[in-house]
Amino acid sequence: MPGWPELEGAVLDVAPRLLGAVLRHDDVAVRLTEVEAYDGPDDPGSHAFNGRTPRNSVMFGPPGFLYVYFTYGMHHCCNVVVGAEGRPSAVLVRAGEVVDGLDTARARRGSTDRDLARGPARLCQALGIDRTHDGADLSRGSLTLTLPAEPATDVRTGPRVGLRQAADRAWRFWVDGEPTVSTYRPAVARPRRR
DNA sequence: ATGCTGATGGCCT
DNA sequence: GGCCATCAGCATG
Repeated sequence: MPGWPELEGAVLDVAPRLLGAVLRHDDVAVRLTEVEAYDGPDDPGSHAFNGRTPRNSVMFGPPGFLYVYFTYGMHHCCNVVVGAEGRPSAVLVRAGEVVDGLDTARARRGSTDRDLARGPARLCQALGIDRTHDGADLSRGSLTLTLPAEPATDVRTGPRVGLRQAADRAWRFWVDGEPTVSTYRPAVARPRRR
């Protein structure tokens, strides 16, 4: 397995071990403080729940690659593919602290430093990640993931954000006390616009 | 602090 | 046609 045996375990085991990892794209680097687990065929909240499609095909590949999707007509979110090849599990990268490339990140976002990567779409914007990075190999190239030497302490869990499906599963993981962790908002049905 | 709303387009049935 | 793994901006307490 090329390079990523540490990402091949069950998604619920691997997800909290991504806390404290550093995701880097060229000069900008983010230390992860909040993630969510998605477990393919058994998870109604997963993009892969209904099988393989052109959009989600990276999720079915080997671990250590990036799955990037576009949503709400204007936002990108990124996931680290984990688990064995063929099982579409992934960890949504929800928030972190910019630890390198502050000037670039500020120019891309134009927000306070605390909000540079606070939320999955903000994090992608700060890092300059979009669909062209779908399928990127995180073990080499301009987009890399570095796992922490020691697992994070003070890890908390709770329900995932923004989901209407399987909202009861406490599959969100964050580092307690981190100011970059996004505040929890339960998903609410909004009336359709005309 | 919490709450609502418009923006905006790909994706899937 | 309906649904989003969202965010910024503005409102109110």
